[in-house]
Amino acid sequence: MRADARRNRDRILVAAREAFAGAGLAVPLDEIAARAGVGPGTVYRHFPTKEALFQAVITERVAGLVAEARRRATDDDAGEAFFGFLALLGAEGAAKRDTSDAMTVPGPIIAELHEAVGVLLTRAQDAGAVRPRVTTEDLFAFLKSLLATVHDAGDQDRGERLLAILADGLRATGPRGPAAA
Amino acid sequence: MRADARRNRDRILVAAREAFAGAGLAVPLDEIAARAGVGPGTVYRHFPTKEALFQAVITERVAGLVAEARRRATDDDAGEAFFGFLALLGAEGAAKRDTSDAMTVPGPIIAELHEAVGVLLTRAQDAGAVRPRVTTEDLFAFLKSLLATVHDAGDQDRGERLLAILADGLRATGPRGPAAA
DNA sequence: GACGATACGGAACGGTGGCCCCGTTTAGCA
DNA sequence: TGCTAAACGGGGCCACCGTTCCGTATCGTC
Repeated sequence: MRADARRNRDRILVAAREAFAGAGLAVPLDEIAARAGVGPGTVYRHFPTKEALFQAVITERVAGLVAEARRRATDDDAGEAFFGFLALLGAEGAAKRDTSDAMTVPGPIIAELHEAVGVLLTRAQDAGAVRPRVTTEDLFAFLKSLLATVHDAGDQDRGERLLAILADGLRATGPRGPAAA
Repeated sequence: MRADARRNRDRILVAAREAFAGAGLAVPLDEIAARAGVGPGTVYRHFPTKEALFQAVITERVAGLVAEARRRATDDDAGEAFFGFLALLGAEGAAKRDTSDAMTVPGPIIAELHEAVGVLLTRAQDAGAVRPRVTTEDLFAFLKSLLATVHDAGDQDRGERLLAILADGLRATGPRGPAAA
C-alpha cells in the first residue's frame, strides 16, 4: 500500500471517529471527508460504503468494551459485574453520540458485545440481582434509547439520573415496593 | 368554505392520522396526499406546512390525554395516578408511532401535556411514590426515545417489559435494595 | 347556462445526502 | 530524472422530500 494511501486512510478514520462521536451515524459523509482533508471519492476508495466506515470505527472501540465484559464474566459478585459494566456503557454513551447507534447495527463486533453482555446479564439474574424475564435484546433496545437521550441532553446530571432509573428498574425483582423477596 | 374543500380537508386529516400513526413524522407528505386521494398541492392549500398538519393531527389526540391527566391530578393515590397515566402513555405509544414524535415537538398542546404531567409527577414525588430529582423534561426526553423503540419493536411483550423497567426505576427511592426508607 | 371565484393536482424547484466517474496528480521505482 | 500504476478529489448523478406554481376543473351563483 502506498504511503499516501495509508496516510489518508488513517486520517479518514480519525476524522470519522470524531465526526461520528459528535453527531452519530447521521453525520454526512462529505463532512467526514472535509474534516479529513480529502474528497468524498477518496473515502470511497478505502471504504465501500458509509456503513463499512462506521463498522470500522466502532469495531475498534467496542472491542475494548467486549474485552471488559468478558473480564467481568468471572467476577464473584455477578450483580456488581453487571451494573459496573452498565455504568461503563453509560459513560461511553454520554461521551460519544455514536455509541447509541452502535448498540443495534448489525455486525460481528456488536454480536460479540450482545453475547458478552448476555453472559453478565444471565449471571446477575441467576444471582437474584436483576429481575428475571429481561432479555439481552430488551436491554440493548432500552440502552439505544437511553444513550441517545443522554448524549443529546448534553447534561451530565440528567444522564446520571436516567442511568440510575435504568439500573434500579433492572434491580427491581417484583412489581413494586420494598417487600419483595 | 366550498363543499369539496371541506371534504378534502377531512380526507387529508384522516389520511394523515393513519400515516403518522404508522410511520411517524417521517412519513413523506406525498404519501399522505396519495392516501387521501389528492395532490400535494391540495394538502398545502389547507395546511401551510407539514409541521402544521402534524400539529392538527396530534392536537385532537393529545387533548384527550391532557384531559385524563388533569382528571387524575386530584386522585387520592398520587402514585397510582402517575403510574396509571404512564401506562396509558405507553399503550398509546405502542399503538401509534407518532406519539413518540409528539412528545417533544413545540406547540401549545404539548406544553399543556408537559404541564399536566408535571403536576402528576410532583404529587407522586411528594407522596414518596417516585424518586425525587427527576424532572418533567427528563421524563419526556426519555419517553420520546423509548416510545419509538417500543413501537418499532412491534412486540407487545417487550414493550411492556421496557415500560415496567422504567416504571420500577422511577419508583425506586434509594440507591438500592429493599432496605430503603 | 354562463361566469367568476375557488379549489385542484401534479409537474417542477431547491436542497440534501449517498455514491461514482474520470481527468489530474503523485508516489515509488529504475 | 523519467515513467507508470496507484491514488486523488470534486463535480455530478440519482433518489428523496418539502414546498411552490400554474393551467385546469369544479362549485355555486346570477
